[in-house]
Amino acid sequence: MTKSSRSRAGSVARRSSCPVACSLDLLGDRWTLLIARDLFRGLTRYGEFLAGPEGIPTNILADRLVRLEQAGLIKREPYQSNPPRHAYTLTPKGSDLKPVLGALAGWAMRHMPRVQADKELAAALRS
Amino acid sequence: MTKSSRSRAGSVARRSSCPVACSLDLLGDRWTLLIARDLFRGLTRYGEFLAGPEGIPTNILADRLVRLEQAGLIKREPYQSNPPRHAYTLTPKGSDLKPVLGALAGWAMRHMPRVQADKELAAALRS
DNA sequence: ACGTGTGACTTGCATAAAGCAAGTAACGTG
DNA sequence: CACGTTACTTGCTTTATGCAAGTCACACGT
Repeated sequence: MTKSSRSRAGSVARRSSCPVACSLDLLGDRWTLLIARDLFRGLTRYGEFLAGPEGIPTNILADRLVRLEQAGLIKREPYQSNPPRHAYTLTPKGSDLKPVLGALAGWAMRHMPRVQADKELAAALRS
Repeated sequence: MTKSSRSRAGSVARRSSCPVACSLDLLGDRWTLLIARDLFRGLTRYGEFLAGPEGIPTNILADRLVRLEQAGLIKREPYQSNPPRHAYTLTPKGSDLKPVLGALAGWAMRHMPRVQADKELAAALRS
């Protein structure tokens, strides 16, 4: 992230033309889909994401927000100018990740021990 | 991976009790779900995974196969004893990832340019 | 019996990403 | 005008990724 970094409708290196591989090129890491989850729950501000129970490191959050914006999954809009503050929200492309999050959550509920069902989240992912 | 490593019904560190976070603790990286994809397509042997178009490094493949087995998503069974060779197949827990792969593939088809629809894979994920 | 080949890994090392702590900038509030 | 808040950056250490090469067990041809 040398200079502006908040530019370029970005596509990073793509490993193959397989749809699963392409999705994972963008979403396949420990944090990206967790930020998406928070957006589905209605969070919009940097500090809100940072405060989540998983404790995402601040530099990684900043990096992922830039990437997600470059990829067109979220948009960043000022909600006040003074001091300048921005709200992050899902674009249609980002909102369409709902089935992915829903499937991941459903799988964990069925197969992983000691996961906590979150009614609010479940509702947001069902909608 | 110091000694045996193919033991322990493993659970690694869990960041929170959120179902999405728990899934991503296990599946949230660039390769794990790609191996799952290959398994859904019917591949079973080490060399077959290695030969995929994405070119997974051999040490990472070995590591992920151990993790997936420890997590109970796949099982490793000898299909001949001489030389000893093993086949990797999905357990029910692993097969239940189908909606996750399906959602990822569907999202990429709808939103990413130049992805190649794979009829064989689509059929396996629909089934 | 002996060299060649193949499948399934392991090991060593370089590079890249993740994670932590601390720092900065712009403002609002007492 | 010192102090707290929000939203980030920067620097540095640790962990993970990726590449190349090596190993091991056996099958096969000669």
